[in-house]
Formats: sequence, structure tokens, C-alpha cells
Amino acid sequence: MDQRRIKRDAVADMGLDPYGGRYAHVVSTQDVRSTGASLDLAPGDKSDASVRVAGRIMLLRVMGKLAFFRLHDGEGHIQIGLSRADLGDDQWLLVKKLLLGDIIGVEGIIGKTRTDELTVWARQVTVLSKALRAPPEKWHGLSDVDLRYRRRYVDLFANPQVRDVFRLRSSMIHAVRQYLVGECYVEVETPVLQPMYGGAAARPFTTHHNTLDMDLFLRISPELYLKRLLVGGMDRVFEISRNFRNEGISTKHNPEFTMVELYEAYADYHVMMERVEGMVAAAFAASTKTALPMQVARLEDELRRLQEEKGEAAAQEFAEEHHLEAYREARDAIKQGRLMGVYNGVALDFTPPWPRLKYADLLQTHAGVSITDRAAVHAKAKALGIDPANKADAVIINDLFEATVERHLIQPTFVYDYPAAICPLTRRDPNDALIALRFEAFAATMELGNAYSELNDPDIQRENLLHKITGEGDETMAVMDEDFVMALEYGMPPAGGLGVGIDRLVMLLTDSPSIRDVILFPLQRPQASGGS
RNA sequence: GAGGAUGUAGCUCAGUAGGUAGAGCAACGGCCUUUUAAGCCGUGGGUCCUGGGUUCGAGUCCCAGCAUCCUCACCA
Repeated sequence: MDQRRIKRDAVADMGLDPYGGRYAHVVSTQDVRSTGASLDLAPGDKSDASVRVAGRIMLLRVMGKLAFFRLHDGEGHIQIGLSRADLGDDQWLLVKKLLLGDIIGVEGIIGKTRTDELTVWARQVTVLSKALRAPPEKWHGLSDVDLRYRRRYVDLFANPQVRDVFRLRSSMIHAVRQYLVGECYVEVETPVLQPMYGGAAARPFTTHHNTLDMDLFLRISPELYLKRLLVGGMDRVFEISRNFRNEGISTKHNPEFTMVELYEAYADYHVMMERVEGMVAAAFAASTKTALPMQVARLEDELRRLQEEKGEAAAQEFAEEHHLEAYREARDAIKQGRLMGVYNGVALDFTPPWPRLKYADLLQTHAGVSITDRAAVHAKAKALGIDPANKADAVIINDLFEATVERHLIQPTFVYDYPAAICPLTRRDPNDALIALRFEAFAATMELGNAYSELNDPDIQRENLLHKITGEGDETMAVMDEDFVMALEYGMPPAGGLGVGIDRLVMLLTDSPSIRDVILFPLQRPQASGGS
């Protein structure tokens, strides 16, 4: 590190600011590539097209009086050629003070090397930020998972695929927002700090407001506030909402996560199924539809290279490791206009309409019991090691469902009509009080979304919130919220409501195995000894 | 919360049987005007996760702890 400080100070001694300043008229490395392509250069040619680029030096080769850098910016990278003869002695002295990881600006002309690599031949080099820490090794990059999350900024500039994931995440959220706005929804923001939590079954985080001397909860869901807006006459609302649940961490759970939650007056849960399909289609069009074919093209390039250099066996291994077969299937399906992605080696077809399957029918198929046959349900649960003691029947049924059915829900599927007792905020089937008009959307065995025909009868709502269902954790119980019930007493239109997990949607559409791969800064314990 | 795995140089990793701590990349010095993980010669760089213990001697064996990952549990 000291060596780097010495070079930084040497730059300052040359009268230059090692931390730069404004550097105007920069074009991206991608722009340089498209300009370069249009110039139609032969190997060894130099054009007279002058450009300014800026970025981080990620590869550096100096040989005597000639040097090549690879400069990375937000969109890609480009090779910089630096020759002492072109730059002059002062600039060359500066070049020798540059290290991997430094951020520089380069003004130069577009050309090609003898080996046909597009290159910006530098005329003027400007230091924009000297790095005091070296970037990770150029070949393996940063692969230590712990470090990748703790120093996500390094992960992002060292591993371009990581940046791609978060770029796609941004595009997907934008597309979801556009879809909903196009359906006349209004985007709203409701409290994160809530005096009372509700809208989901989860343990909350607690906090405290000093001046009011009042305990508050971080929201586990925006549901009860969004429904108040329905009462207020905002007929179609949505919120892209960060929720906080004080529970276990896993590859599918982060304590804070993002959901899009929406409510539509005069609709029901069938309409919400269409909304799921619509949002996923929009997100797909903004990401996988173009990203996946490009990914396949890259994989096939790599495959050909391996075949030539290392033989068929190595190529075969590579193809299997990267699930190339599923990717090709998805690429071909996309060409046919289908919404197909790949997750964990399996091609998933998101093309609407998704299959709609009844909860009770799935239980019959996979657990082999009828949902109405209490004895059979209990027997099956016991056989699977689920202890039915102190649990309401609906909870046992749900445990059974999770143990037997969920792992079969690979292709995108709507499961609908849940046991009413585990759905305190859901309207009952008018023909069967034990059934709640609710569905969950599944894909790759993950719960992607959850929706209801919303309960708007205030008296039933009050009763549901007061009624304790046994078998679920005490703290995750629905909490009585009198203000919310009072809102319903003013009259809430019948409505469909829906929540879709954005993080999981991004996982599915980017083939990311862990939720931490799609959250920029997932929660980690602080490390005892920090830094260098 | 339970089980398993991992923790060694800035990064990626070796470390044999318990006997002075290693490689590649990065960095420093030298040579080098077309490199593609550039090359060659040389140099510097370590709290072997932490704390105990066994031993003449511990990166290595034992105990405890910490962090991360995976599986399970919890969690719609």
C-alpha cells in the first residue's frame, strides 16, 4: 500500500491532482466500439477519429516505450495504446506512475493493433483517481463469497457479470412500474415506521422514536395502508416496498426485501393472476428476452474455443456445468415468441396463461389425501414427521402442502383456493366458508407472489384478527388493528390485492441461485477485524 | 437453532510425517514499440481467523470462540 501512496504523491509532485476533476465529453467504451466498427479499419490502421474515454485500468502491460491498458467503464472495456513517441516524455513519466485500479481519462484516436484489436491510441492521459488498494487478481477476480458481499463495490468493478445482474434488476423494476402505470395504477408511498405491524405473518423489527417516546415497528408489509387508500378512493394503487422481517436468513430470505404490492378496486384474485402474468411478461421483455440469447452466444463462443484448445471432453463438461442444453432450449423458445428462461438448469416457461391449479387438487395428487378428510390428513402428516399436536387443522394441512406439493411446482403455476383459517385478510368463498379466495404464484418451487380477493367486511375482518389460530408462532400472529377495521367500516370497495417478490423475480430471470446475488448489500454480521 | 465445509501474502490457492512459510497474479527495480492471463532477470511482502492447550517444537494435533458458505429447521 505504501508503494501506491508513493506513486500517488509522485503524481502530485508533477503538479497534477491525483484525484482529478471534471472530465468532459467522455464517450462510453461501447460507443467507441460502434464507432470503431463503422470506421472499417484494417489491422495496424489508425483513424483520425478522436475520442475521450474514462474508466478504471483493469489490465496493464508496459514494455519499454510502449504500453497497453484495458480500460473498464460502466458498459464494457476498451484497449488503450500508449506510446512514448506519441505522448512525449512528460506524459510518459505519468504513464509509469499508473497502476492497476487507477481511474484515468484518455483522449486519443481510434485504431487497430496488428493483431486486430480495437484500440484508442492515447494523445493525452489525465489522472482522475489514484487507487491506494490493488484490484483483485486479473484471472480469478474476486471469488471469496464473504468478500464479494462485504466489498460489493470491488465485486462490481471486478466481476462485470455482477453488474449485469443489477442492471437487469433495475430494468425489471422499471418495466413493472411502467406496466402498472399503463394499467392506470398510481404509485404511492406508505409508512415504513408503523405503530402496529400487519398484513403478513412475520416477526417484526422494533425501533423507538425518542421525541414521541414511542415504540415503532418496521413494516412487514404495506398491505393495511394500501387498503386504507382503497377506502380513500384511490382505486388502483401500488407500492414498490421494502419490507423487513426479523426471521431466518437463507438463499431465499433476506431480512429486508423488496415487494411490489398492488390493489385494484372492483377486481378479484383472478384479475390479479393476469397482473402477475403481465408484470412478469414486462420484466421478462426488459431482461431475459434479450439478455439470455446474448448469454447463450457467449457460452457457445466459449464452447467452441474449448473444443479447439482442450478437446471434446472439456467442452462437454463446460456445457453441462453451464446448463447449455436448457439455455439453448430457452433461446429457441424466445425466438418463437415464448417467455422462456432458465433457472438452476431447468427451462421455465413464463408465457401466459400459467396453469391454474386448485390447492385441494394438488394436495390430493401429491399427498394422496383429501383436504376434507381430517383423519387422512392427520395420518399423512404424522407419517411425514409433522407433529399435529397443538396445531389447527388448517396449519397441519398447510404443513402437509409444503412438505409434499411445493417441490413439484417447477414451472410457473398459480395455486388457488387456500384453507381459510390461515388467511385472515382474505374473502371467503361464498359457497364454502372454509375456502379463502387466495392464490400463490410459484416457479422453481419458490413462492413468487401471493394474492387475494380482499376481505372488505369489517365485522368478519375484526373477528379474524381477534381469533387466534394455534400452531403458528405467537409473534407472527395477525395483530388487531382497530384503525384499519374502522377504515373498512367506512366501506372499502371489493378488490383484488397482490404482492410479488421482486428479489425472487430477479433471481428467476437472472438464474441467480441466492437472493444475496440480487441484493446489492445483503445483511452480514460485522467482522471482528475490519480492513487491510 | 442443528449438522457439514471453509478461513494461510492485496487477490486466487498449495503446504507433504508436527521441525526456519510457498506458488501464480499484483507491487518494487532492470530489459523490452504491437501486448491479449505478454515475456525474461532480480527484490520486498505473513497476527497462517482469534484465544487457550498438548509438545523441546504447532499453519499442521486437541478444546473453545468468531466469520462465511451449504443443507435442514424457522420463515406463506
